[in-house]
Amino acid sequence: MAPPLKAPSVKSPLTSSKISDSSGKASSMGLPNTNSKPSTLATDKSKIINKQIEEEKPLTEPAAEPSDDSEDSEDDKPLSARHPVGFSKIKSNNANKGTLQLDTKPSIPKYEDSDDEKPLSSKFQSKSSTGASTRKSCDFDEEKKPIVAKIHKNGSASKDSSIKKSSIMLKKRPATELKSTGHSSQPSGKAEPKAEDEEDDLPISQITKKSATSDKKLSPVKKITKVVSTSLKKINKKSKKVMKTSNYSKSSKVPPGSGEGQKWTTLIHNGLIFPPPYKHHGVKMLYKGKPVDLTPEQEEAATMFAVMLDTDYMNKPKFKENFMNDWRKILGKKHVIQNLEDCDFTPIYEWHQKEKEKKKQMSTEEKKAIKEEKLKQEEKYMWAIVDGVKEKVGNFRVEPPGLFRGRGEHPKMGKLKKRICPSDITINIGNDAQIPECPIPGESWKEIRHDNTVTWLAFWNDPINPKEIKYVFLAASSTLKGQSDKEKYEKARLLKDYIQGIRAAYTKGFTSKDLTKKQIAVATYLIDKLALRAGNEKDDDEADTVGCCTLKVENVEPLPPNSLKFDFLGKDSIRYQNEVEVEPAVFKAIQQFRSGKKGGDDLFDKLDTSKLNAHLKELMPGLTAKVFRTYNASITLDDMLSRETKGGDAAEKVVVYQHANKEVAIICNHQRTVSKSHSAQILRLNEKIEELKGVLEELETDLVRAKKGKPPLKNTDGKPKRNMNPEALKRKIAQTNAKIEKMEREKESKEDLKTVALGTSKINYLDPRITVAWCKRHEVPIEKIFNKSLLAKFAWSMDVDPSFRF
DNA sequence: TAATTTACTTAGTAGCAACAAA
DNA sequence: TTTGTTGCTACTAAGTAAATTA
Repeated sequence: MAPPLKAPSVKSPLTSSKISDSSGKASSMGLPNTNSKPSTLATDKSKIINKQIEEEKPLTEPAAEPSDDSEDSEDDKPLSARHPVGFSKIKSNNANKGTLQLDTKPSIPKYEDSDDEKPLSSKFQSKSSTGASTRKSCDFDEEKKPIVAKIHKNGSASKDSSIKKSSIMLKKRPATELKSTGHSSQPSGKAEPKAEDEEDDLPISQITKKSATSDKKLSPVKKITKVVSTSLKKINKKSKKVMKTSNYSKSSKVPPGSGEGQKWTTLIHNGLIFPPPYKHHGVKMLYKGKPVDLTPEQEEAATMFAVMLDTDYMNKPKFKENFMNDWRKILGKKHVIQNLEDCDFTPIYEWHQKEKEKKKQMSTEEKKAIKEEKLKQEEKYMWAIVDGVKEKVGNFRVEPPGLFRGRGEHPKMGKLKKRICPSDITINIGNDAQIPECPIPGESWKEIRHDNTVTWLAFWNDPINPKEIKYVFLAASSTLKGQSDKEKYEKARLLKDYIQGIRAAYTKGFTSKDLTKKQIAVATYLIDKLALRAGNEKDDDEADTVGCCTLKVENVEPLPPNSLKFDFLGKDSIRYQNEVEVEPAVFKAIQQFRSGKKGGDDLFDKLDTSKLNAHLKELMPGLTAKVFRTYNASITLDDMLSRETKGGDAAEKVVVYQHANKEVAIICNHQRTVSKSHSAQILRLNEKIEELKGVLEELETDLVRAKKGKPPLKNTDGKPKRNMNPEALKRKIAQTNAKIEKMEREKESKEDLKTVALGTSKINYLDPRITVAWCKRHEVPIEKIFNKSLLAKFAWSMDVDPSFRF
C-alpha cells in the first residue's frame, strides 16, 4: 500500500509569514480515482459503444482502445496496479465496490444504496424557483406583456428598471433551454422538457414572426451575415461560422451554440459606467519633513500610494521602484520630490483613514441613501438584453485608476494603472440596438462592433500590459454563461468514458523511445494524478510561475526509490509543495528528463501546452489539459458523497459535503491566506475550553459530594452554589462535555481549514448537478450548500434528476 | 512553426453587511 | 448596544486555449 500523500503545503511568497502547512492531512491528497471502479469499466465500455451506435458519432476513436492487448492487459488490472500511489485513500474503499452489474442503460448508474435510487418528491424543483434566477416571468415581464415584448430577467431578484425599449422584439429564453450536448443531465431521458413548456407562453410562430420583424425583413441568414460585420478582414471567417450554425434560424427556440459561431441574435445594453473624476483633497504630504504642493494629478498618484501604506506591498522594493518611476513622470524632472525614501505620505494616509472612519460612523439612513443613489445611477448599466432575455452584466463598472497589485513577485507591481476613457473602449452591441450614449460629455467610444460570435459587451486594453484585454461580460447567472458551464461539465463527464484508455495509453508512453511521446505521457500522468494545470508559456514581464508543461528541473526532485518532491509557484504565485510516490517508470523518466540540465531548465523540453493538447485531442474529442481538473474534482465529490453520506440530519449531511468539498480543494491546491484574527480566535476557543474544563471538574466534585449527601463546594468567588441532586449533576456534566467536544471540533475544523479555500472548487470545478441531485436524494435543502449567487449561477442544474451521477 | 492576439475561465482577496455573542 | 465573526460580493489578476498572423 502506498504511503499517504502529503497535502500540498501552503506558502506564498507574498504571504509566507501568514501561512504554514496546516497539517499534512495526509490521505487527502490522493488522486481521485473513483472512476477506477473495476465494476464501471464494463459499464463505461458499453457506454462508448452505445453512444457511437446511437449517435452515429465516429468521433475520434475512444482512447479506451489504444490496442486490444493493451486494453486487456491494463484494464483488467485494478487501477491500483497502474497507479500504485496517490489513490491511497480512495482506492482501498473502491476495492470493496466491485460488485456492480453491467448496466445496459448507459447513463443511469446503479446505486449500492437502494435508498439512493428513490427519487424524492419534486418539491425540490419548486424550491429552485425561489432562487435568484427563476424561470418564472418576473414582474417586469408582466408589465411588458401588453407590448408584445416580453423580457425574461435572468440572474437577479432585484427590482427592475427599464432598459430602453428597442425596436427589436423580445422573447424568453429560459436557462433550462440550454443546448443539449447529447449527454443529458437527465438520465431518464426527459432532457430539459421545461424549456418547451415555458416557451409556450409565447407561440413559436409568434416568436419567429417577431424576429423577422426585428430583423427588418432580412432572411435570417442574411441578417446574421449582416450582424457579423466586424471588419472586412474577418467577414469570411465569420460567414463560415455563421453558415455552420445557420440552421438555428429554423426556430428561434434553438439557442445559438455557445461553443462556436453565433452567440446571440440581438444584444442591447447601455455601455459602461465610469468612476467619478478625481477629487483634489489638498492634504499635503511631506518631503524631507516639509509639506509639498502637488497638482491634482500628482496628488492622485500620491494618494494611491498612501492608501497602501499598511499593505505588504510596502515591503516590496519592486513595488516602490515601479511606483516612483511612474510618479516621477507626472512630477516632472525638476520637481522637488526626487526620491521615495524622503517622502512621508502619512498625512494623506491619515486623512484617508479619517474619511473611512467618517463613512463608518454614518447613520444607517445615510448609508442607505447613499446606496440607493448609487443603485439609481448604476441601474441602467446593470442589465443587457440578450435575445430578448434580460441578463445581468458581470462587470459594468470601468476599472478605476490605481496602482497595479500584481501577485507574487510580479515585475510590474506598483505601476500606475491609468484612468480608462471612453476613447479606450470598444463596444459590442446588436446591429439594431441603440448605441450606448457615452457617459462622459464630449468624448466618444473608440469603436462600435456588432460581432455576434463573441459574448463580450465591451473591452479595453489593460493599461499595465496593453497586449492584455479587459472584457466586459455577462454575469455568471446569465444563460450564455450557464450554457458554457454546462458544456464544460459535459465534456468532463465524457472524459469518464475515455479515462481508462487514456491512462493505459500514457502508461505505455512512459517507456516510449520517442522522447516527445515520453514527455507527453509523463506530463499527462502528472496532470491526471496531481490535478496540475497545463502550464502555458509566460512572458518575462509576468510573475515567474509554472504549470505542468513549464515545470523546471529544480521544481521536481526525485527521491529514490520512486517518489517525487514537487515545489513550485503555480497560478497566483501560490506555492505547490507535495511529495508523492509515482510509478517506477515515471520516476525513471523524470530522472532522464533532468539529466544534463541545470535547475532552471525546462523539465519537459520537448513539450508545450499546444503539443500536449493536440495529443489529448487525439484521445478524446475536445479534450484539453484543464478538463482533467474538472473531471477529477467532480468525480471525487460524487464518489465521496456517495460513500460517506450515511443517515443523520441535514446538518450532519452538510458536514459530509463540506468534507468532500475540502478534499477537492486540497487536490486542486486552492488556498487562502490565514485570516489576521485566526490565532486570536484559536486562543479564545482554547480559553473557553479551559474554562469549561474547570466547570466540569467542579461538577464532578459536586457529584461525588452529592452522592454522599453533602452540599456542593462554594463558588470561586465564595458564593454558595445551588444544591443539585446527582441526576441533575450528571446531566449537567454530560452537557458540559458535549459543549467541550463541540468546541474542540470547531477548533480542529478551523485549524484544518485555515489555509483551504472551499469556494473556488464549488464555483468552478464541481458539477452542480452532483450537488443538486445529492441534495434531492438526501433531503438536504440546496440553500445549505449554495448561496444566492451560486443558486443563480447554477440555475441550469436545478431540475436535474435525483439519480444523476457525474 | 512560432509568436501573437483574442476570448474566455479560474483565482484569491478587500471590504462590507449580516449575524451571533457578549 | 457593542463587538467579534462569518460569509458574500465585487474586483481584477492570472490562468487556459483557440485562432490568427508572420
